[in-house]
Amino acid sequence: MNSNNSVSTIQRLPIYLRYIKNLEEQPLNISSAQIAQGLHMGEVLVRKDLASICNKGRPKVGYDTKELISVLESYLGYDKETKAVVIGVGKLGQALMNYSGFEEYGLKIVCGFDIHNIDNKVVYSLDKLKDMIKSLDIKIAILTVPSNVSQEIVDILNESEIQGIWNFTTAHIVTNSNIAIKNENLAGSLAVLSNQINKINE
Amino acid sequence: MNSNNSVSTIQRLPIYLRYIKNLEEQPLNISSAQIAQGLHMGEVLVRKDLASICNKGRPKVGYDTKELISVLESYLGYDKETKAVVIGVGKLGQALMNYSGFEEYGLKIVCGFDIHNIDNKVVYSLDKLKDMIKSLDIKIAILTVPSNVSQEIVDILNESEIQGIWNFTTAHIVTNSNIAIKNENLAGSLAVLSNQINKINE
DNA sequence: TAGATTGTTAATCGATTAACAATC
DNA sequence: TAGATTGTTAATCGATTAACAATC
Repeated sequence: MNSNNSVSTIQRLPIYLRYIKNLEEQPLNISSAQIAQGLHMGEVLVRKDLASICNKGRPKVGYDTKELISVLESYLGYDKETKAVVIGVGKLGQALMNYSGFEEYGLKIVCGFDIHNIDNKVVYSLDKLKDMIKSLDIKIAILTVPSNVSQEIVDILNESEIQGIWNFTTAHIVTNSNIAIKNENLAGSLAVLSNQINKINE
Repeated sequence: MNSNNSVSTIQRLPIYLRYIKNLEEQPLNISSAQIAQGLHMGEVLVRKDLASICNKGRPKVGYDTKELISVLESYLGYDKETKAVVIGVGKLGQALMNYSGFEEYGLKIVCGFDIHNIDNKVVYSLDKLKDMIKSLDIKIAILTVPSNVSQEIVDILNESEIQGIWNFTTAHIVTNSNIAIKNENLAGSLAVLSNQINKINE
């Protein structure tokens, strides 16, 4: 299926899916207008986003709810397991290892890597990183090390068969062109929230 | 100072700050070109972003590094403490409560609220939420409850003196116009990463 | 057929980039 | 003065919205 959608569109797809699945009485069909109203968005935007992954909407009827759910889940890969590891098992890393919520999205966190051992956690030495990525078929590395060692770790990952890095550190990291990166800018989010608060108080 | 910057600009400010503070030998002055190169960005973008919070850049010299750091920290509010609470002390909520990393950004997580008591955590009953927000002068609520009860909690917050909600749930929530919301769409981030991986593998 | 809803084409809006003028 | 670097004005690009045609 078309994987050339814009980043903005892709980020909204899980929101649509969640909205539809959370409806109390799931209707047989659902329209873009309904979704748009429920999420306070423009209905054309919803329609365009959905059109990018399926073109099964029927005029006057809407989308078959069950089919839409399954198309979304399959496009997002929620129906198959992707394995991940956490690198840097500090507080945030441990947090993400404990948090099982990503399994809903098909992401299974298999183990962690760190220079230290952590009680009650499956944590391996960084020496083993490359080998285990290969032998366990790990696709994604969740990076939660201190920012000043980020690139060091990324240099190891560059030599590995990892396919993507989910970067929770504030450091800018550089990979081979065949490794995907997604930066999770929590400091940025917080800055936006604080700024909004300041505006309201003005 | 001007708080009408675009969301994109504001999200980048913490990245600039981190980059400058992480430089090994902090130069007396720093240019937009240096920052841009270090972060793989356009230099005009950096200059415009910085111009929006200070106009102290000197042609041929650049920005006074120390002053730039202090302007950024002050604009972002890192120099004063903002109090927050975590609502919903499940795995993600506990994780964020344990994680002290936000203190660097001036955000102090004071306590949690939940329907259950949690061992070793300062967790209060939701009955006390409104009163404690007022008495402790809490500005931000970090929302990590199960998605299906999000709006319920937001209804309580709407009656409180909270100023902002950092929403880690996947639910769409609706507040009074005088409460700021920032949605943290982790599922969306993961979708973008997976999509990038798929594109590379095509 | 009439009306509702989809999908598409054109218009608008905002963010980024390019070109350039100002200044130290 | 010449050159480097800032800040600004104009051009481009992409995302969203508006208008509308297609269809059940």
